[in-house]
Amino acid sequence: MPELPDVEHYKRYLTATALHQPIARVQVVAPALLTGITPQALGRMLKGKRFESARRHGKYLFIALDNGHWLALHFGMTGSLHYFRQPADAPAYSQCLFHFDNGFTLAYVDPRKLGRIALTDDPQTLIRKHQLGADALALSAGKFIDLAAGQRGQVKAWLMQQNLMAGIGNIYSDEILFQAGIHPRQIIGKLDEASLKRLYRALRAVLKTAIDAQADPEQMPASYLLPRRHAKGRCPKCGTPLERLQAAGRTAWFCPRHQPG
DNA sequence: AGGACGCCCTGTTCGC
DNA sequence: TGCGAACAGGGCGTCC
Repeated sequence: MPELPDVEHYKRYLTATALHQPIARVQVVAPALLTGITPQALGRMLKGKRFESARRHGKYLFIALDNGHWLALHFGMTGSLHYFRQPADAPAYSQCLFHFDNGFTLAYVDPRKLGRIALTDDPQTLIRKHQLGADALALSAGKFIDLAAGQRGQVKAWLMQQNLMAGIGNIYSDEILFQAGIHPRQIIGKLDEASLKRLYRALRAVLKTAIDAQADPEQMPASYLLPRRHAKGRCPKCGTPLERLQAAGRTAWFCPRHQPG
């Protein structure tokens, strides 16, 4: 479930569990997830080191090692982290396991194997390499308005462009547009200033609210679209059946009454 | 520039 | 009920 709020949750989870303990061994189950490094080299690099802190940029999680290097995790569509002690508690689809001297293990779990694990000497290096824009929650209102100027694409696709602002994916772009009352196919450059400001406020409110809810749909406010994104879903504000369309290669769910096209 | 598509993977849901 | 098809919260490359 890895958009910005999910990855922020993983960051906090990791920070609360897996820091400052020497790594005894790294077990790579799916080598294809590693980019730019072999399982052997990763093991050599991490053995005896500790995770010292974590930082998030968009959908990327960066974990600082006590040797100056950083582990970079991207979670694809189905990635997550789990910390456990008993081997029997190892989650299914654990693709990379970090075993600590204290007997605990941090598992990088990813059934579909679309995530990626890399090592970098600096998060900025990787951010540049992937041409990521500012983290969506670090973007000022002014910069947001500037990014919109002259853009002729659809607003949903625009929100999801990681090189403009990093962290928003299919689910949260739907939620932001719903809360702002904007149709996903609206042309971004044609939105008036009031709409753009509403969109910006919705972006911040939705992402922060989702983080507070630990990115768990069950804990989101009743006014949220998120848990209703399915064929029988209805608008939480007016009960109108939700509609779907394709945008940016993904399925957008929206309320035709609150988000008129 | 922007959009559509295919591909990488595999588990789940849908529709006949 | 059973089965294959379509779909799923991402990102990248290609083509038009």
